[in-house]
Amino acid sequence: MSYALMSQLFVRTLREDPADAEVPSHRLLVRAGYIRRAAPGIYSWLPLGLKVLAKVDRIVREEVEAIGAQEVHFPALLPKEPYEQTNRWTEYGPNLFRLKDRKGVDMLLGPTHEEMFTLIVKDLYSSYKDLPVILYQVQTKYRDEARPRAGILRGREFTMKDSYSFDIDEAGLQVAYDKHRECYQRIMERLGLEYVIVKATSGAMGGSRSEEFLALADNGEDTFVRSPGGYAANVEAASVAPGEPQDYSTVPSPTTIDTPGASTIDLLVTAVNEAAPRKDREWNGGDTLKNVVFMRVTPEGKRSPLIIGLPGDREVDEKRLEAAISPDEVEPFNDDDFEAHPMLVKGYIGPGVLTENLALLGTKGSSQITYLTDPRVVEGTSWITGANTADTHVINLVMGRDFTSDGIIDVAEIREGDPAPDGSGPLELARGVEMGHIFQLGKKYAEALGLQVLDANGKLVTVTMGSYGFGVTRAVAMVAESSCDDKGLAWPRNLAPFDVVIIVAGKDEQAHEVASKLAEDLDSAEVEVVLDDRNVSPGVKFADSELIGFPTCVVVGRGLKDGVVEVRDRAQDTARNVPVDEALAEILSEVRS
RNA sequence: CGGGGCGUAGCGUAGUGGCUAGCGCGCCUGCUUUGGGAGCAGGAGAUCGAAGGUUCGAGUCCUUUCGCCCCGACCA
Repeated sequence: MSYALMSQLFVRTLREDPADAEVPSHRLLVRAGYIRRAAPGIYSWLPLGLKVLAKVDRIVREEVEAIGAQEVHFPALLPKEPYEQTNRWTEYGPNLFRLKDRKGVDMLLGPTHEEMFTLIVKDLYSSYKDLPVILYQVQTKYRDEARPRAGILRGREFTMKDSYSFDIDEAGLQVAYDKHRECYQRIMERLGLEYVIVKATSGAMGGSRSEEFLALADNGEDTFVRSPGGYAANVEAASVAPGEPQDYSTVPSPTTIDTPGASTIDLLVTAVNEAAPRKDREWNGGDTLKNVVFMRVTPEGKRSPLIIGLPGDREVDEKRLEAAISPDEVEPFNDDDFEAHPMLVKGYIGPGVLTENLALLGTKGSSQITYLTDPRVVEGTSWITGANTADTHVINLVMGRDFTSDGIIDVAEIREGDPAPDGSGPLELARGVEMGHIFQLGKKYAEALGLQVLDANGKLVTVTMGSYGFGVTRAVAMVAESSCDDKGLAWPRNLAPFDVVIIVAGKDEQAHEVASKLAEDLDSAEVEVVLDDRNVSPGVKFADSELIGFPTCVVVGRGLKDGVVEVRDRAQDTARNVPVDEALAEILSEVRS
């Protein structure tokens, strides 16, 4: 006998929801005995959980191997030096788990392994003939998240499959990237997750093109936009359709107007409509140019003011801003900062060059202050904006004629219905959970770590890299989340810890015999089966089997006197009676369908 | 880091300064029971997160501190 017995399985289900779990996957995985919390954001895996994890892991490996990736394995505990060379020891900030060995040497727990992969290829390869190559590992990653949450969905320790491609040129990288893209599509399909591929930002990874695979989830932590015509991007990476250059030949010269106390856009619009009414229509918030000041901070701690000019009816989306300037960060511009920069008049900041002071802005390199504008602020557009003097604004200030900026920054909030940048229609906002992220890293890591090979002409060239991550433990949570119901988990058959549970209902010998025989036969047919032989009331067994989420449940009990057993389908919530002597064949066909 | 909430038995919880800290689940023993989280009887299990203080008396009030959860900030 090699099938599992419920009475022996190391599992304890909880009758009530754990008090510290909120999201369904967390609640149910704990309640059904798959995982236990060990520390915030850190979980222990129990037999049921490990079985599911192993199945996800296997799917991921199969698909990654199928594109020719070869498995390696790096330590989780790493030396600091490679990360210093790429500057990530600094850039990763407090999210990096750092520790010292007994000699006081700095070490870290790997948050991702670009450095190690780059170095091992450098270590062993030196010719273009060795490329391309794709390496991968399935590793435990550590990130000291500011706020771990949702159980296994966002932990501080988690399992990730990470692969890396090494190519001689851009074209090779594109091939490796496309392979991974397709590979991840297959993985998501095999996991049964609804997903969308969105344009993403590279964040701490660096590099150019990157896309995220988001599993759709209303409570997901990533917001993305998509259009009917197929544009899709994480809000952090989404761009807006830039404005068209305008003919400003009829726009009068800028004039200042008194706007005492117009400290908000609404008050300003009211004041301007009174002081300088338009003939054709009322002024509105979209006519104003709002200039928001931030203090930009580099990872090294260097601080400088950053002013962003955008239409007054929009807010700066700080998420998008941080993504745009990463690895730099922004802090609010506080009163002390204003005092230190007297040319910035709070509430009346503008880009104009009407006074000497204002020459500070929009003149590249002329000051410590950077002035960036929204893509809608294009050549020829005319604005109402601050005059850099208290209680004064200026109207008819034309971009390109009366002021310029140091560049474009696309960080205004995105609204439902905004046009997609590629003209593919109005944007819709939706949410998801990041399951995978593929990056075209380019030469960033290879350059920093000196990974070069000789090309056909005997010339040293820097290798072009890609990196591709997929969250294995997160996938377990996401599948649980997307398939569960109010009774508990309901795994798809290819991921369930066991295919079939056989419940012995009633205590008569015959039931136990029939059930054992069936378990044995299924086991011989290589079906993963667990026999619930516990000496508890049937209600407990039913409830547990539904909570744990076995796809098929066979009840052997009172039907026996009519020669039948009951076969239940967890996901469909259906049940039917099957004659005992046909049960095996019946279940086999179901399991294998 | 900001806001909110919570720490009482393995889990879920009650306890409004006063007597031996109560209940449900789970656990142990015995008997009964077995198609939707069984019944009866008996039992084990808590220094009430920690430290200090007020008081004749503190789970309860005060101070400090530690921890956890949620929202936000943050985050391949």
